[in-house]
Amino acid sequence: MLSLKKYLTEGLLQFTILLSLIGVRVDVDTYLTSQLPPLREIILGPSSAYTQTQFHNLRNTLDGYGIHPKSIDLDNYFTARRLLSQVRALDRFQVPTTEVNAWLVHRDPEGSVSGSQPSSGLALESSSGLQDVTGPDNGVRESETEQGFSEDLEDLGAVAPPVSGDLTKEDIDLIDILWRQDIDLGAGREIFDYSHRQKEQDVDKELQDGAEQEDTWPGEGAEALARNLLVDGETGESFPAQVPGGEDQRALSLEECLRLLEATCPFGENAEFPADISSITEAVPSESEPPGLQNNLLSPLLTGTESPFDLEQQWQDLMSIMEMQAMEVNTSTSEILYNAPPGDPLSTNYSLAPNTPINQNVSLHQASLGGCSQDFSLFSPEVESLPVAGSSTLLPLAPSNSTSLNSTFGSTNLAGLFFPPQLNGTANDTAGPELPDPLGGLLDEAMLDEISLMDLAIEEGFNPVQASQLEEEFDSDSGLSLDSSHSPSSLSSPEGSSSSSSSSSSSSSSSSSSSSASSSASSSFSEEGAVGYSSDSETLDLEEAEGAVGYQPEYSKFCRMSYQDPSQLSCLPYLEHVGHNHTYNMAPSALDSADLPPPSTVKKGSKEKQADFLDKQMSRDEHRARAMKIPFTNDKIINLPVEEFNELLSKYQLSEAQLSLIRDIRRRGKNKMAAQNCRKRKLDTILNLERDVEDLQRDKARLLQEKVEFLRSLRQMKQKVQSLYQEVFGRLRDENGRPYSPSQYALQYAGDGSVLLIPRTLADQQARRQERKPKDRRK
DNA sequence: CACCATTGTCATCGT
DNA sequence: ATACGATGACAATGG
Repeated sequence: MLSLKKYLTEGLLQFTILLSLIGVRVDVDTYLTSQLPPLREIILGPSSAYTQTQFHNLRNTLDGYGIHPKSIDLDNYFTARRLLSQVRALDRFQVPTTEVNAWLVHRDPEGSVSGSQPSSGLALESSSGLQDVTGPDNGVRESETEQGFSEDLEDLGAVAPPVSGDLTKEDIDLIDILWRQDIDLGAGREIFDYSHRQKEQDVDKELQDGAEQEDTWPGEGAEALARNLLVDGETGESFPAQVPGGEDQRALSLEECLRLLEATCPFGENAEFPADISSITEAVPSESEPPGLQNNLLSPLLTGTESPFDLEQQWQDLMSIMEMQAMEVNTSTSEILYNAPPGDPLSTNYSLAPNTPINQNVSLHQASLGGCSQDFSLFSPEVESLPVAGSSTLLPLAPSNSTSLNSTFGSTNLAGLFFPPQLNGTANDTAGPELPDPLGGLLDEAMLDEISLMDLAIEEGFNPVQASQLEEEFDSDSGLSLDSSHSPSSLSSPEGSSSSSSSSSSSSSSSSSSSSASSSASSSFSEEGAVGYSSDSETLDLEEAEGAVGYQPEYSKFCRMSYQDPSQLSCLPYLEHVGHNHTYNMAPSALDSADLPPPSTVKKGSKEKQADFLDKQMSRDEHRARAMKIPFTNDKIINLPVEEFNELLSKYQLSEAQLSLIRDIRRRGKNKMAAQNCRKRKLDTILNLERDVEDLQRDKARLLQEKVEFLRSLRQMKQKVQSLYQEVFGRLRDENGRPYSPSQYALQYAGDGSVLLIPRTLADQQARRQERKPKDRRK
């Protein structure tokens, strides 16, 4: 456990440091929450070259770069990860069969409402008023509430038994509208059945007209274009490949409507309708005729009310989509998603893969992002205008309260929708009024946080485009400022083969050496010598191999060399009194070079040169050893295990100076190898980090894409929920058979899955209260 | 001569 | 307490 923590911490720190060195500013948390593979790798160690890193290393690192280890939060990471996966799984979410219970709540002053409510007990008390939903923080709330809302509706629709209800003309109109909405939203194809194709085509034709007006697409016939662009009529966005999906969506929406109607059969009766909705606090346009209602509901999302994900978010999404195309990093899913012909920018950007479970329909995305669409040069003015126009046409239906719509949606709680009531925890059941959604919390914490992090990351110059570029260059040359990193790699290349093995071997060797030393197991020090990086071993071996021959110390040289070593100073006087001992094991050539004064032997020029060469090959410690007449090789001194080393020393009667020198030689020699190992390890670490950076960038790109997909699907679900809400609400009738005014009443999901019709004021209050919660929690 | 990379060495810390 | 490895810092060296 401890080691794992260490690895994690160090790896992340090092990685962060490297990134900072490279010039990429990285939010560690972001990567923690988004990069699993690298993280795991770091934790497990394979990629961490600092397997033997010491604590002081960490300390130094921290000191040097001011990175706080606390920034690493595994729990958050895993939690976010899990939650995200859950959220992403919403598409395949299995809606549990539930009972639909609806209660009509009369608009009583205050407390009376609660009395009329079922066991679920809505938290009307908590209501603080949703009036000003337009506030800056609306975005988050809105998204949360919308999610819950959509979820509930989804459940409702799925649960409701299919019934062939008799649709009135009005209903059909509504359905058509819903169809279009679905198309715009890019609802998943697989979701829909093809039963209503015929009808859809009619609608498509209408849309085609609008689509054809738009600019022509490069490389594709006008016909094909018209066909493909059908969907965009309302939103002004074009999805070349999405048409089929759009049809499907329509079909689906219709079916859903039918089911919903069926489920809510008892419409006229006492305003009671069965619905499995957790909490619909608002989302009902204040005033509106049937057609207008939907528009109003949708308009918030389509236009600019998508505040939860601000402009930058939108930007990100779009950019990520584009970059995804550019990058081949895409996973299989991504590839599936983007199978549009690369040539056409629009087509590529907005094409929907027919088979993708999650709709990649960018147009939908943009539709919801209307507010930010202006920022995109990519979109032709026409395209931009289209969505607005479409929404505007619909808007008239519920002109009075665009804000009310926003507020209502903003306050809605998604949590209950996405997860079955039982999953929502006890809080929901008991604290109905407060409508605390576990899911909402989850979404809030995980998804939104991630999103915000992503935004932040992009904000800080790590934009998707760059990432994509980097991605492209990964194989050849990383666009990252890794020039430096590359150079090291090239530098290390000579050792390349050894570097990778060295890291592993070094660690193993060190461990083995230590173990052997401690256990005194190693009988052959030569092995240990081979273990290290020591290049000296070769020279030493050579020297040793040359055999022991008489050796004449050259004092002048010794003196020069020994002055560095304090221990030598003391020994110098001693040396003067020592006679030449030719029995030392020293290389004869070396002896010659050292012993023979150049002037004395003019005729041995070549030999002398060789001697000089060999002499130069000798390390300073070797010279010192020779000067001190150490009876064994430095290699032995350095590499012999402690026990053998001591044994060796005991065999000879060595002076204090000699012993001191020997110990220094051993110390220096070991340290020398250690330094070499350390440097190599450093290099390996850098290389590994470099690779990790690349991996992380790849992962980031992938996660961005996933995020885009998720957001897209989320929007789709929101749209559906809105539509369904409208449908249900529009069909509610009071005792007198009159429809309820959206401005005065709203549907609300209870924690137990029931749906209540409550006065809007209460709904707003509740919604507002809910909105406040997550915020507080975050702080 | 300045600059840079490499290498050796020392001091220090942790095991 | 000792030996040892790891590593930052410094210096020597060579290009």
